[in-house]
Amino acid sequence: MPELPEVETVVRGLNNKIINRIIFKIQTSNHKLRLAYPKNFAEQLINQKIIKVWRRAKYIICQLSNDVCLIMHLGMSGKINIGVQNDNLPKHTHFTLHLDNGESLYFNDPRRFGLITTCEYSKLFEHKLLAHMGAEPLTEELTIDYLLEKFKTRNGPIKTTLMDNKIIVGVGNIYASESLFLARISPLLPAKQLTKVQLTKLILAIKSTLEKAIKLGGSTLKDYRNAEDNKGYFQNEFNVYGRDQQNCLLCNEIIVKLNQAGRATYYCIKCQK
DNA sequence: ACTTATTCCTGCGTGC
DNA sequence: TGCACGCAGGAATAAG
Repeated sequence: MPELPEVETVVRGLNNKIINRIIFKIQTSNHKLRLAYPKNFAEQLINQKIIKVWRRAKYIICQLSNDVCLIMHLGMSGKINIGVQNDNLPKHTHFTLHLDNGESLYFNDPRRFGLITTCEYSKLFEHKLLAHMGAEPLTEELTIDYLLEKFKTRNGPIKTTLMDNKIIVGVGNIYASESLFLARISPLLPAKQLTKVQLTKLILAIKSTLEKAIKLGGSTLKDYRNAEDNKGYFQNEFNVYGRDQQNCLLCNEIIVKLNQAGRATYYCIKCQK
């Protein structure tokens, strides 16, 4: 999916585009996303003003004037864009919010791993999807002590553990590989074996990788676009992701690709120990 | 309780 | 050109 930087970029775009707009009509396709739409879906949204847009993990939260939150997750291939109202919808447009300024929000998701639902604001953090989410990596929640505690029973490799949302949210397949390279830690190292020094490096690496990616508008591998239809540029800054068989930018060693828990991992066997 | 495999989908590149 | 195959930014669930 869009990982944390991409979702953050989408959220920032939505804040430019849809705040204070009123929803006057919604449309859904016949296809179900990861969850069925809630009953009373339209009633919860129609005539409501969009007050605030933010994110928790990779969930996009649109707070409405009736204290209902519209929750959207982009899955692997979800895209949101804002444009003039148009009946000629691109293939895989599953959800449309028609706004009072002649524009619409379009949710397009070919693979349908995305998710759209609603929740009352007062119950948001108890919501099944959000209740067990781990630390936000760009906040002070992510500390050495926190990771020591979470990792102490984890014998699995640090790369897959890093992608476990119950520990840290928002770090997906790209940023896990990139952060580990920056921290000079092997993706194969069991999480419980990381020293305090390595955890310090890892936390700094995660934060700086995500922050830099946000600055560059995220990564566009194939077709990621933000809400304003711009590409991201962080893919030009990858040190290891997708660079297998190429030379390490630091030591010239050949970058290795391997499979961990069904996902591709890229790393430098010389730099990362 | 942890860890891996499977599952939900479409689309694209590769190789035969 | 066509087809089979593998793989893709996620994450819940099942199974070991």
